[in-house]
Amino acid sequence: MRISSKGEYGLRALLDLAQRVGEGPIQSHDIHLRQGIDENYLNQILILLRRAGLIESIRGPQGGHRLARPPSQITVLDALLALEGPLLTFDSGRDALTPTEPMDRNLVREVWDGAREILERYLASITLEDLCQRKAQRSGAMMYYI
Amino acid sequence: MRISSKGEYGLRALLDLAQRVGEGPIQSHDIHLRQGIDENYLNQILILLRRAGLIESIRGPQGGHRLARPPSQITVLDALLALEGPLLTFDSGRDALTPTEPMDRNLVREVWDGAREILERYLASITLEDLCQRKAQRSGAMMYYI
DNA sequence: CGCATAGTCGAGTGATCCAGTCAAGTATCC
DNA sequence: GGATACTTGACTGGATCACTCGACTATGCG
Repeated sequence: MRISSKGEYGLRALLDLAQRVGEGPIQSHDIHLRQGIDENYLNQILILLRRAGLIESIRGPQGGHRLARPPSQITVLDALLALEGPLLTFDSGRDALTPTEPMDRNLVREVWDGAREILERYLASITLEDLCQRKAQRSGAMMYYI
Repeated sequence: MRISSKGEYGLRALLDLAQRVGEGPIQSHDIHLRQGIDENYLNQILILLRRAGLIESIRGPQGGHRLARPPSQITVLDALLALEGPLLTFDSGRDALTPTEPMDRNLVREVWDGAREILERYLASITLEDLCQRKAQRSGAMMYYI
């Protein structure tokens, strides 16, 4: 069970935008240069984020992308749902129709459901703002205060 | 991000064994009949469980499988690790070597690590015994007490 | 208006993984 | 020794991943 690189790349792209709120639209090329994410692949990911309403894209020269909401109102869960679809799904193979022992199957499902709920609660508790603060705090030793 | 059917089937097989502790070895064919899991596929899954030390297999006629430990000492996490390998891994695509912005990557990783820890703690808190009890309780209305 | 810039979209690809199938092998008990 | 039962490995079609590529479209500037 793994988190795809789409999830990592997408979240990093959002973090990149969150750290530059107010600087006007950020071009995907710049994100590519800073984050080292393949540019074409990044573009696909940005489309997913736009369709989910997390970012806005401005076309044409001097265009780019920016967060659709302030960083405090975008959670990691928002990003992962947009990029990877629902968490912890169980397609349960081809025998999904056999009616044998539905009891045991339901038990297993309840465990999965509980796991998903716990995971979603955790991911929904982390916003882009939190992550930016965490980053700023970590390089705090090098920061200058006025 | 999904849990494969291997995880569901394997856990159901373990539950099947847990409900028949003390009845001697249970044959994979019987599990197949009760749970409706493809017999050949089930055999592969049982091998995984045996290699992980969760069950023991007895060969020959009247052979079969049984739990290697009491149901109270086998957790859902044990089963999932045996069947699906480590939870919530992030292989992060082919660019894993580019040294750009390791900070953001680490931030994302920490979120993932936190998620995994939370998930593992939850799954490790549920034993086969818990699930059997839950099942017995649910059909409690139909039970006879001596 | 025309052109370069920049973002959008969809098709395609090799690699890997799933879920299952199949065939052959091996151990055990009667 | 033979039937039973579990083991093992190879294989397959389909799906998904992580891109790659090429064409399309919208925008702003001269």
